[in-house]
Amino acid sequence: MSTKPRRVTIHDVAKHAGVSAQTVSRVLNDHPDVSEATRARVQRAIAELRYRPSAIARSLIKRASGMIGVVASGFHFFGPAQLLAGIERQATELGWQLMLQVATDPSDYDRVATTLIAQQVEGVIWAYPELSSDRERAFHQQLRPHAPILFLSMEAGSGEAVLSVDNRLGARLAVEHLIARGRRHIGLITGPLTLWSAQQRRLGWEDALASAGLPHTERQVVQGDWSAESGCRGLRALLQQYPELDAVFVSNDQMALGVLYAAHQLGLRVPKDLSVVGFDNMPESACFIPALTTVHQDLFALGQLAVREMDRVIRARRAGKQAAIAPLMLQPRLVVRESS
Amino acid sequence: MSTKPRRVTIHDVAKHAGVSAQTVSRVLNDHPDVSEATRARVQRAIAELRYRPSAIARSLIKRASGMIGVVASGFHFFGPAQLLAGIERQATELGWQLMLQVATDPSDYDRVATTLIAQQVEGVIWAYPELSSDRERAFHQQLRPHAPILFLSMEAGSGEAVLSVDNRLGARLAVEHLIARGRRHIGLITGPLTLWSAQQRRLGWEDALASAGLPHTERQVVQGDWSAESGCRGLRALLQQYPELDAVFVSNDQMALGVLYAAHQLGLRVPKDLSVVGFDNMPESACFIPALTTVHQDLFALGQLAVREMDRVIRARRAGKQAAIAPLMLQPRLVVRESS
DNA sequence: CGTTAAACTGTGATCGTTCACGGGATTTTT
DNA sequence: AAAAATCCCGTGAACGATCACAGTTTAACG
Repeated sequence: MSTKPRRVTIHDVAKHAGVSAQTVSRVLNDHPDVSEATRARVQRAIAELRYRPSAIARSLIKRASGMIGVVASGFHFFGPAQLLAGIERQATELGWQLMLQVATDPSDYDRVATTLIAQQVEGVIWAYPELSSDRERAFHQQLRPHAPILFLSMEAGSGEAVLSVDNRLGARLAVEHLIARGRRHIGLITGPLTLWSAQQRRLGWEDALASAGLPHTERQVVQGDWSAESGCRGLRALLQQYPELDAVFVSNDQMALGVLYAAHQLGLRVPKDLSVVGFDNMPESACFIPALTTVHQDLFALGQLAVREMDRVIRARRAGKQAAIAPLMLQPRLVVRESS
Repeated sequence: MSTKPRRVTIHDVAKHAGVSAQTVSRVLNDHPDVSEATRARVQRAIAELRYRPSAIARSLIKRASGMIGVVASGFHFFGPAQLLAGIERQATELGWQLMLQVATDPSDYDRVATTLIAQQVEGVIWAYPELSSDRERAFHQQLRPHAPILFLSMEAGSGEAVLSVDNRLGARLAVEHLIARGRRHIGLITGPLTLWSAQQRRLGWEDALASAGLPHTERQVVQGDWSAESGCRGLRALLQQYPELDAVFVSNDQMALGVLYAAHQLGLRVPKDLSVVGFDNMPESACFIPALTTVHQDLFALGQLAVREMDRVIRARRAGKQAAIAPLMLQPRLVVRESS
């Protein structure tokens, strides 16, 4: 096979068009001070040589990489996948490249931070939904001098920019709905309680029970891991420790699927014997048996919003100004279907 | 707030350690010709200044970005998400950065190719599962001189490196299973037939029917779009145009969920009145009602394999050698559950 | 017609790192 | 003991683009 060809550079284009590299650069960047004739000649040269400017060389001199770092956890769950999709879409539209870093454990933070700094990202969207601990903050401090950080779905720390969905409100809507349907023994299957979003959903459940004057005990709560299978186990455990159960709020749709399955196996009829409400509103939820009542949260929009905010902050920063991100909570809404 | 601080460079470290930049570079890259004492001094300086070498400057001089481009389509479906997860994992392990490009339409190819070339990726994993047409090949040709390309789950073109799962075999296994269960009127709900994987699954269905001596007609086939909702519509359409239906092979699990839902609504009992087999084996499938018989394909492993192969090819290329990727098909396997 | 401004284009330095090369100090070889 | 080899470290150029500045040509004005 042929050997690796030398890259076409701006100088090749310049020579081919009979101008200087600077002029080619001006054409590339739409600077005004180029005559129409020259511009056309340069553009023809670019096309003929199939020249593509090196983003790397450009980043080096401009001290701006055009990249946004995204720190996320596994996208085998609906939420993170949706969020990432929104981020990706908006980033592409605004011309940003994403440097995706998957963290599966806080021990990854060091590697992630090192990589993001080395790649000189201009901003970081931190979508890894860990509880904010001192340990993590230390890493964030490492990152902060290099790039603004935007947190998604986390606890709002002091002076940190956080965007999220109002998980607590969503959960409350769900549980209030169950109460309105006459249920009084409402169980809860949570996500991993190390996560802020899972904690918030639990608080929402408590809020609703409290404002209806219903007491709650630990017997009503089981912790899952977001997976369908854990929802399945969760319902069995719940029935054992809290037999009077007549409804469950499940902290995500995937676990709710497991709950429906377990209920079916145990001969419980949903919603007659047991009402079920989920959280996420993934497209599949409408096809669960029975179709799932759930809380809709627009994580795609949240991802888009995050990138738009980041874009704003970075532009300000490039211009030497300082821009703050206004913390924001998106409102979820209840989607009522057959399971309640 | 404070102004943006100047980046710590290799020269700062050199000055701080009382050596030249070249020596610092040698320490960074584990070159032998540095005395232990100097090495230690440099490392201390690095730590004290929290110095992180600029990946950008390094890429420029080395003419190697350490990045692999990944072209994929939306990860709201299980397959692509799984694939991406595998790619990501292996890339992190081998120290590659990913430049993720999401294509939603062939019209995106130009932007994607331009970006990947500009970022100087050293290899491209093309996981966007479009049918290979001449139009696309042209874009691949554009990319090829810059970086080796590895295709996933596509038609093997002339001399192109393709890794995939044997979709056709998987589908055949599924349908043979239905035949072995005594079904004779086996419908098919396909994915978008512009996609190679969907075509292959259709061929597998035909294979199995043919080798069992069963004829098939167009009435037995409906096209979906991978979504649960389309599976739902699909079953209704199928029953209308082919009332003798006693089993369906559905080309992915998400559509199979829709099929189960529609069957339930129509009062069909699965598997008594209608057997259903899916494709993917997503974790949730075990919790469908009834639990879904499906074809397991290890896309995570495929993604990992793709990166390992790419790593091998790039290393060879850097060393001036030429390495080919051996085309490979992973074997799927049938997972029998309650729906058949 | 000379002066000034505007329009256009080129030169050299620069971003942060590594490569190619060279040279001095120390050790080993004959 | 001189020559050769080894070890250790530094200098200047290079990667491919842009920035700051300066120069040349053309148009506009009094």
